[in-house]
Amino acid sequence: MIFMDVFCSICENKDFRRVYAKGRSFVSPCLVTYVLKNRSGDLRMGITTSKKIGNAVKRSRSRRVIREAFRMLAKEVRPGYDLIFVARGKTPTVKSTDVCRAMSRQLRDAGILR
RNA sequence: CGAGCAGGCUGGACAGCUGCGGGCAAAGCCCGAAAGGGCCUGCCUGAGGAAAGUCCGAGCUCCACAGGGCGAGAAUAACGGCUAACGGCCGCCGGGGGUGACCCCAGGGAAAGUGCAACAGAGAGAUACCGCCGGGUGCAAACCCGGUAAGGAUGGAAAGGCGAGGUAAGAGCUCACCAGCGCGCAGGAGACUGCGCGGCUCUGCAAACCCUAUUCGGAGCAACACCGCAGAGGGACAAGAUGUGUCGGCCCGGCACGUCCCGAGAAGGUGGCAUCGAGCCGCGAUGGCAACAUCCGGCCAAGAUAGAUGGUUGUCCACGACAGAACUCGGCUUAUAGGUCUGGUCGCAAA
RNA sequence: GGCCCGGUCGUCAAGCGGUUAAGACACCGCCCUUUCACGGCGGGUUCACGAGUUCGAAUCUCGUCCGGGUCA
Repeated sequence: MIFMDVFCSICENKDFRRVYAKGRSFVSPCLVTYVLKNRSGDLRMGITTSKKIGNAVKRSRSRRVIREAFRMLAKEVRPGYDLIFVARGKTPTVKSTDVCRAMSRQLRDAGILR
């Protein structure tokens, strides 16, 4: 089961498959990030919380934490990329500042931070 | 004080900053020919007791507002009531458990029929292995014939239980009590209970098939309705009777549609849908043991469409369990840290 | 969101309520062989979990937990 969230544009399932197949990935215990340059020039973002995370409460919690972390970093990110954040098992038990730290490190490794 | 029982309520709080969904308002700005859309600002509002499982019952929508016959299937099961309805709830009867408060029960029918009861055991509605008693043969051990089912052994279950009389030994063979069956009387709305009499009886399993009584049309908001976009090419059959679809199976009957095959393309949006209702609240009043009903007063409370309640800081405490609406209600079941209130019970101590 | 199926050793699976739950492949131990393979012998199953019906449940009934399928 896949959930998506919109920041600047929508993500559909074909976009998810494209980013998974062609994008670069960065891994940490509470977050996995996929990055792929797109043609539209917009910044697009999607979140995946699989059923492995837990029940509906834990999946919602993971989505909120990731969305808040991205909201704090969004102005630092250069546009023109599709980003997908995948929640992991520790995500629902962790603070959004921790997710934010992991996310900024991964985006810096990807080289798309201003 | 300790232990335990039943029922109800609650399900972290406050403040600052910063974010999200919905609604309303009006000033400004942007896009547009207009209708309108977007941004910004302010105000209001924003998950649960189980939102869960999808186990029942309904509303709503479409198929014919649900038709006749046959067949099949499913569900329920003491009795009386409540409810829109229910497999739910309340009361009560019967049975079981607990010292008790109280709890549990799919609780119709086994003399309508069929079937099963492995192993053990002589025998599982049919009998005699060891016994007991009488008679016969035999020196004896033992054997044969007959009676009997009290005792032993096996089993979950052994032909009503137990005691007395009776007898060759025994047996409801006779009697008292208890259990079961039938009849009568009394009480009760009824299930049933109590009393009396009679004959002397019959295992268990129907969550085995089945029988009896009652109920049940199907599908489900991904139902369905409307709008828009795209595509509509080729072939065969038929020209009032067939075919197809639908009424979960068949027949009758009804309704709708020309039908079928091959091929190509497709994109979604709006309503349904958000409270005006079998609605919620009240230590309200009346009736009722209660479930509940009637009346009175007050209230209008999420509505997304990849899916909204978050983050962070500080203070406090019991350090926060189970867990997130997706068409809507009434129940049931399952998960659940604690806190709190009310009413009974048992034990100990005191008065 | 709705509606349907299923759960038996590691895997594939049989199993009319009644013995110690058949088999096959795999695994482990022993024997055979100089060694391996083949062959022979032996071993291992809370019948997903919890209740109930029954004398007795893998089987029948109910409830949980998993795993599938299907509907735009």
